[in-house]
Amino acid sequence: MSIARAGVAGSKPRIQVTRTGVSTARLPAASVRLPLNEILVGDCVAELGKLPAASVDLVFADPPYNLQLEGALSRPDQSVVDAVDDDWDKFASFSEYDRFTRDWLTAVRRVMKPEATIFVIGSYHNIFRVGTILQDMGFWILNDIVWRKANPMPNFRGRRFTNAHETMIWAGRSAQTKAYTFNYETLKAGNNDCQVRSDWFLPICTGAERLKDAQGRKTHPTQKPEALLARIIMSASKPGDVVLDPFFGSGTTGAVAKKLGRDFIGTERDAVYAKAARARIAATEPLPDDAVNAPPAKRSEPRVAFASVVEAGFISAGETLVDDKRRFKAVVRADGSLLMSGIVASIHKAGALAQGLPACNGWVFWNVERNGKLVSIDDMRGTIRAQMKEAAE
Amino acid sequence: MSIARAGVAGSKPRIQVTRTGVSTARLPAASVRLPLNEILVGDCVAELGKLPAASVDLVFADPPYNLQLEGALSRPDQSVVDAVDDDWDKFASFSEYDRFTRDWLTAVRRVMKPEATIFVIGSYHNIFRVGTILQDMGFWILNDIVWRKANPMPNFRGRRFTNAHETMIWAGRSAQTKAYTFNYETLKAGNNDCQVRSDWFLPICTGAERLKDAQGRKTHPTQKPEALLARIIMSASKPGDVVLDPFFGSGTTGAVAKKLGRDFIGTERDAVYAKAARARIAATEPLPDDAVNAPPAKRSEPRVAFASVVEAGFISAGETLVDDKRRFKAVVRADGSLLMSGIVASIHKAGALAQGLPACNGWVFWNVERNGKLVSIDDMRGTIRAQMKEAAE
DNA sequence: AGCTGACATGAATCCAGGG
DNA sequence: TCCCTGGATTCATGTCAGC
Repeated sequence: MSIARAGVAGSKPRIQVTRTGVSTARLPAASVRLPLNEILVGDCVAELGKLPAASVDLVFADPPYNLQLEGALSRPDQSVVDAVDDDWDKFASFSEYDRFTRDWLTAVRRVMKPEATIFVIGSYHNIFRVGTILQDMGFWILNDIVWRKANPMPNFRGRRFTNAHETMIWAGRSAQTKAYTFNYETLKAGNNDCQVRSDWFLPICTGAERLKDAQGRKTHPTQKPEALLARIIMSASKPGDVVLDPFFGSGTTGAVAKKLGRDFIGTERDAVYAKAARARIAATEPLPDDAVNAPPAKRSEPRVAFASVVEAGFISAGETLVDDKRRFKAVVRADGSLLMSGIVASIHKAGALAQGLPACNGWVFWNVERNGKLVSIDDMRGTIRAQMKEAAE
Repeated sequence: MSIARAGVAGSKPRIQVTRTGVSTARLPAASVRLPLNEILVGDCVAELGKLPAASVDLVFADPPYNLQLEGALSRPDQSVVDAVDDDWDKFASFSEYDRFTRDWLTAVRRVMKPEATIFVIGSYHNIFRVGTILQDMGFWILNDIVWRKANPMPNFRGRRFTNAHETMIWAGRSAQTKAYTFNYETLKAGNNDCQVRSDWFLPICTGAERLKDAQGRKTHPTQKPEALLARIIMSASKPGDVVLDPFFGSGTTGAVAKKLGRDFIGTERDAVYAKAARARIAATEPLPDDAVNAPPAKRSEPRVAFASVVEAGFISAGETLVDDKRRFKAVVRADGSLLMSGIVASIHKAGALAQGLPACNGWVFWNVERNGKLVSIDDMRGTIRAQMKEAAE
């Protein structure tokens, strides 16, 4: 409250980028200076305790997920998955994880301005505990947001659904947080004049964006994509705002904040991560004022499962599909697979099997009879595609 | 355990639909009869207490979440600024919801078979508390699944992202629940031969599917779409399984279970909902067997020893096996083991050894030459399996 | 330069059954 | 209960070598 920073309160905030990625100065608790655009190396609870209260506008937190992995996992080609087995992700019990969570959330909450909001990201291993503690502490949940990964790791053993998303909780500091920043109009304008939904479709961080060490190994096991942070910062902050990331890691939050004309504060326990993040941010240039926009999400024809054609009611389970010349037929099962001569297969496999060919496009091969005429299932796919496109990716 | 039902154990389960939606009989605790395809009117904890333990295969639960939290959420907080007092206030009402959740989950858990799984659906208002309690009680989360709504209600005030999804948690009864049902192969076949992800795109329940009363008002405020339940039941149960829904509501679970050849048990406090659900289910017809039943998945096929391939005369002892590219060879011994470079090993071990890999499926690795062409030993296994099936019938 | 195919890899609670 | 073994199992994307 009392920690006003020159140039922030006004309607035209000025962007301050002070010695980005250079200082690790520890501040006495009484100081009023905010260590902007710096990475404080140390435990976030301790480091945040040195900052003045009510001084940040937005928080992004990517805490350890407590994955509880046991043993190794191999791909079908026998290669071994490089799992997250770092010490920082190990907790003795759920209650220890809960205590850890409550501690850092308490420290973070103190430095949040009354109208600040926080995003916390997690997976099913930890996000339910984070959400419960947020509620218990009096944070006010505004949305839960799903990051749908364009290219998730598959489930190699076929025992579960592909774990293809992570969850973010967006919450206000309290139920009284009403005047939080939400750039509704600009978000809508950038989304075909359509409100942005709570499910976001984005690729994971790979390629040139992924930080590597001298040996070519990934610097950080869980580096988040810049596009994700860009959406968050664009949605819930203004230029000149201060964005805090208590688990700074490889520095995605800092790099994107700098690009988008926001200030950042980071805390990070691991000096190696902090050093890499500083170098990354130093090499990052702010975008020109008028070019502040999220990178466009890739778009292609959405893939439609034949199961959706059944689910949408175009075809009922138990109906029969036939080819153009009605030489072959197959029964539609409730799960969208086909039953043909005692074999369950996809529309593609069944079409190939029927013709004795190695492959077949089931969408154009199969038809269903309607009023004595054949209707292609491909037409039904077209209708569903249109619907999916509306639910913008 | 002891609640065997005629017609379920065999390989061709027969669908029993006993007096669907007619009886509300209360069962004494000592009874062993399971009230299949009935709706028990009353509180789920009380009603489930009358059922024998370990008697259901799958649970779908759509618990209430708005009313319990309403009091806490709408309470104006003008009293104290001190965060600790805030917390106490909130904790009181959240803890009431937590107790409710723990109670019904305890009752449900008792009637779950050891290898049963449970789906719970909720929104950000309650799902984090449900998830935390599931974990604390020892349930083992398999996936969190996002239902992406094709047609969600927009956010009218433009202060948040469109709340376009709900979250389901899929969990095993305990961490020891390993042999749960997951119909991986047929699901994949219905999805373009691609494994199904944790985000499902489905329309909300509208139109003719939505139950209406005589005045045309919707019977139930949160009726779930049948397509959602169909996916759940097709994914995680077999024909003839017993599906429990402790918050039966408008009866979507029962209607879909009947369609898909599963039995159901429902509990519902509201007699009006129960009556509407009974009528709905009575008007529902089961799908033909072809649309529902599947041949056994690959991993549940009976094991065949390579020795029996030799014994059956498909291969003679002393013959040579080779891989696809004829780079490796091994001699078949009379006992079904292989001799390769002076080492005796199983077909799997020999294949792994040859390639320098930790493991190998010898059935698909090795071939034998017949008339100048390679024949896979896996084909011989298929023939033997077919013979085994004939003999079993 | 541009195409093709082999190879690498990502927050993962990833097997079942017999001795 | 632990240990051992049979044998079932992957999608999207990026890099790089080879032509």
